[in-house]
Amino acid sequence: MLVERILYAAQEVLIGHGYDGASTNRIAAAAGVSPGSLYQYFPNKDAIVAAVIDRYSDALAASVASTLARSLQRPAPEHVRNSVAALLDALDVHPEFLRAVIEQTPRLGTGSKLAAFEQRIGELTMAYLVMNRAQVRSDVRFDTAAWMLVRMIEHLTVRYILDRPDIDRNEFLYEITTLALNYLRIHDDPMRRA
Amino acid sequence: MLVERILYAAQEVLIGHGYDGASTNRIAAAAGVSPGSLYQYFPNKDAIVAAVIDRYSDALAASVASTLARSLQRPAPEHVRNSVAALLDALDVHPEFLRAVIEQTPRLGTGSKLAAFEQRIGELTMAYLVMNRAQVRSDVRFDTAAWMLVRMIEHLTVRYILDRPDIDRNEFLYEITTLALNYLRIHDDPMRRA
Amino acid sequence: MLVERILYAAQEVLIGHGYDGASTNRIAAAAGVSPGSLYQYFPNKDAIVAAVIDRYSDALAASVASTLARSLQRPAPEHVRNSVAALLDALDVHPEFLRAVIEQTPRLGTGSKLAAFEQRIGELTMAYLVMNRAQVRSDVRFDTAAWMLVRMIEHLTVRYILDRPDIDRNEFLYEITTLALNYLRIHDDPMRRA
Amino acid sequence: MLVERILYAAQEVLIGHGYDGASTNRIAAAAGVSPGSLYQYFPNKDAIVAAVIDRYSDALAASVASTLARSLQRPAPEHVRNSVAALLDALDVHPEFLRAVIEQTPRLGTGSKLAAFEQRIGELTMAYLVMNRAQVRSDVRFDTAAWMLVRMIEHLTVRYILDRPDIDRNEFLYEITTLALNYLRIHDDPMRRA
DNA sequence: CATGAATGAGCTTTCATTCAT
DNA sequence: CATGAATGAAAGCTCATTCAT
Repeated sequence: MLVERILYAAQEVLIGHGYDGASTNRIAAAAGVSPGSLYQYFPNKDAIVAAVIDRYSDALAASVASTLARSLQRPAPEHVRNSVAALLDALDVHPEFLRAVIEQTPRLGTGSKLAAFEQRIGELTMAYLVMNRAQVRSDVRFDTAAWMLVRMIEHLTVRYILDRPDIDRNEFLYEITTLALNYLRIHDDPMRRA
Repeated sequence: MLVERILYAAQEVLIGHGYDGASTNRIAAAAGVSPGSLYQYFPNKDAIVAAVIDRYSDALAASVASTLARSLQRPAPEHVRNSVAALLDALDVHPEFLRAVIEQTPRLGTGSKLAAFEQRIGELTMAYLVMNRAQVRSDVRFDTAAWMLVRMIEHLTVRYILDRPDIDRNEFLYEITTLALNYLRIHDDPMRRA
Repeated sequence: MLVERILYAAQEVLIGHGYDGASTNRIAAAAGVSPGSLYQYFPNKDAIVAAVIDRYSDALAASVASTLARSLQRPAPEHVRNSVAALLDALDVHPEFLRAVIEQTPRLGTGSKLAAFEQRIGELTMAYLVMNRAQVRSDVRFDTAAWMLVRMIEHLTVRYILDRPDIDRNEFLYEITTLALNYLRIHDDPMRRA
Repeated sequence: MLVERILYAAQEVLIGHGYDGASTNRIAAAAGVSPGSLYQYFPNKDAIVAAVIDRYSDALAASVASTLARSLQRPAPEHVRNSVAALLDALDVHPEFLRAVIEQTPRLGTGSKLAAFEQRIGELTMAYLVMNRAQVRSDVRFDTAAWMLVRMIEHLTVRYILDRPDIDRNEFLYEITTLALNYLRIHDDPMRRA
């Protein structure tokens, strides 16, 4: 489909030339389409970029959500570790695109699917905390904890991919799991490093 | 001084119009200065923006560094809380500018003072961990812990200011302190909420 | 066609304002076209000017070459006179543009068609000398003679048009023919003035 | 003197950066003078360039005129050869400046000393022809001949220096002398090449 | 006289967007 | 629907010139 070709081309151009280098002419050329055709499907340039990011968010969401659902019944340490690992792997599929989005692209509007995804994961986390409230220290509000955890995990994972610090994958997963679990004191036995 | 007027104007324009809307003509007009005058003091547009951010970084650094140094000898919970509070207050002086920098400004090289500031705080954190190694769990590398803590605290603080979640200041400080201390298990008695 | 309109406008602007006054905006306005349209057909301003000059060179070349070929078999005096006359008439079609090119336009690379035209005429002249070597004094190198003749004729013709000295056309043609023929001592009977 | 420093600097800048690269700021900097000071001595940029060229013309004129005067009494072939040689040497003192003037600098005004020099040489040539009218073919007007000769010699000499054709100096001098003398048929025995 | 910070018109070029075909 | 030539506002930047000191 034409929309698909445009979105793919836009993604490639964003990766290769950054937000500022992603002119509509360049995107159209990369898609093998005339500039005018872009406007059959999108009202303006930013809508194209937003759509690319939305599409990426959907892929992320799908990828992470399934793992997350599957490991919900596992012990907390395993669950957290699995979830972060899923996120890490999903983000690492297109690290260059991730970089283009995070480092080059200004935040476009607030209604993005990325924000919605963050919101949804926040709600799931809160539900999870409520369900396991017995093991969570009692002096924390669940929505507060969920807000902190979601932003913390998301950001550290993104930075881990983009900055490639001298920390290996298992160590990183162990540490972030520890960070999350100790925060709520569900921490008597976080998973050992492999 | 003219440089000062230019930087101030650039900051205002950055806040009001974002990076892309911050044209040199607009900055010059806002500064009540001719476009040509910008180039007496800066080689190009990006240098102006970089200078604005550097100036902001310097203010941040000065503000945070003094508090941080002063509370180094306090008990860990108090020290962490004080440091985060200092950061929070410093960032909250110009929240709109913070938003402009975070959401609109493409990363301007890695040589910015902001990156240097992050680096410096990371090193101080590591030194602090080494000094207090007796109270830190032994299975964590100090550089890894410092990397995680710095990014975590920085990002959560920024997001707290930008997203204004339904968490009050004291609660936020308590939670982030808990997050940091429990991570390393120096957590027997985090400060109580006021 | 649009290219034609642009080239014509550029030529007019070049005549009226010189190279430095020939701004892209001025050319666009003169062509009744938007500035952006220039860049659909030319990569930059110099390419436009070069194209105008190339177009002029082509016209010159075509005009002179045909006469030159047609009179190759005529006696030397007639041949030289015809050739110079052809050049003179060709250059005199747009004397104002000739002035703009000669007096205002910095040399645009050596790859211009004008240089190529000079080169080509030089080669033809040398061939002509070789063919008629019997009537040429033997102590001159043909390439040297060709170099001297071509520059001399070209320059005097151009100056004749631009400076409008008090010499009438026939006199000028007679003198330049004499100059060329006597130089090689094929001079027993240069044409008489009309 | 300051004017001298400015003119020297302007000449250097003209050589090194061409007409377009010769900004007033650059000239002022090269002269170790403030931009404003230029306007104490010159009404505008082009006046500076014109003055540089005038100064160069004066040097040329002085250099050539003395030789020319000194060899007036010599036999025609020697006189012509000496004069052209003097011009050639004078022009070859600063070939790079000559190139800058000829190839980069638009013609500025008509009242230049260069034009005056050309005029003066023309008059001298005419006087010389009148004096030696016995040896000049009778069907040529002296002013016409002078006009042709002056432009021809000037241009060929300049081009010889700028284009460096594969003709050695003596050969060139011999040929140009021949060209000049044969033109008027004072040519029975032009100087032999060395 | 000399300075040099300041000027501001104007330069070349880009690019998101439109619309007649 | 698709095209792509055309648009034109606006971008970053330069530089000859001025004038208060």
